[in-house]
Amino acid sequence: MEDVVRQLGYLCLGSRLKRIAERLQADVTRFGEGVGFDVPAGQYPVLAALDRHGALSVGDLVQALGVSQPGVTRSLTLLAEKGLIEIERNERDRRQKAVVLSSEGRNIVERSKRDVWRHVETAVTGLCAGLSGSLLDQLDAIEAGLDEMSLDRRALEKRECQCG
Amino acid sequence: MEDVVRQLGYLCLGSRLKRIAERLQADVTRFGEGVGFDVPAGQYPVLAALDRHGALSVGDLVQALGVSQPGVTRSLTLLAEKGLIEIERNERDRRQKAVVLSSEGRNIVERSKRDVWRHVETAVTGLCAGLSGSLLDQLDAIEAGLDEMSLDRRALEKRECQCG
DNA sequence: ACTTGATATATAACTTGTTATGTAAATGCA
DNA sequence: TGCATTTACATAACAAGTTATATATCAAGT
Repeated sequence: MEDVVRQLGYLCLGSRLKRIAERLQADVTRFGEGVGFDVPAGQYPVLAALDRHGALSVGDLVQALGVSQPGVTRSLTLLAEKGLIEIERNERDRRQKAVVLSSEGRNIVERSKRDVWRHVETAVTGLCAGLSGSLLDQLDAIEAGLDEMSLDRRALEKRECQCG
Repeated sequence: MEDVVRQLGYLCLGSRLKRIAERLQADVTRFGEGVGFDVPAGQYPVLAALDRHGALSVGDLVQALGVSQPGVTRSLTLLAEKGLIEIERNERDRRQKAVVLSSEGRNIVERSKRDVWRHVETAVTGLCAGLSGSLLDQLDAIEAGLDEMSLDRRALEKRECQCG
């Protein structure tokens, strides 16, 4: 059976992007788990934002991440349960929260940069390297590339090259 | 606050694609509602697949759509509740279902093609027209384009041009 | 100071994606 | 024929996004 979503092209661009996104996220999460991280890929941007900017309010994170406020709140609840962040009250404006990485969170971020993020970025960059043409052409190439080798395997191979 | 997901580039490609996808889907659904359809954008591929190929099994749809089998099953339940499809048993192989558009479903698809899909395709094609460069460049341009004018407004304008 | 309105976050309900697993039917081999 | 395996779909539980709305605090005007 042919790939109808692909055939429909721009009409189903949303569905197409969504399925590629899910696949990337799942692969990245799997790679992370393989090297001992249990933070899902979707949480990386939160940690990275806090790493870059220090204390941020929920509203700041909404802007930094481009997702809805309840989405951010849920991510924060999850990360706080894992002990990676601390959520305090902003005493200047007590409606706001001040979210910061915990000391464990900072450790995790440092390890992630070294053991996960760097390899993921290399693998994704590799996957997308040399792509050109229309958006749909590039999406075709990405899906074909992932069919050939999943992102987690790509990240693993790069890592081995580098360590070996 | 800057857009951290954008800044992180390929590292967060999954998150980036996901948020663009959600935005496109929401806009398309809103446009559809505006012209009297209450089928969410994510269901269009299912309807289009059945329109193109006639009776399909669940497994066929899994391949055609590129989503998981339980995802397909849930979509079908929803579309059957709305009366747009009929799900029968395949008598040759009674493990399989044979999914077809109902007569109402066929009507809806014909109306959708005329009143929704055509305009959505035009609007998305317009949004992506003239894009070039790396994937990240193109994604930047798409998000900038959507900031300027949402996809549902784009579709509406095109439609007005055409009818006016 | 009080009241009114705006802003920041939380919560509830829903959607739609996933994985893991259960069940019924078909297939294949002894 | 009968049993084991495989296949097709259903179901349950979870994840992460959404909108709509509730609550708490701040800001402003009288």
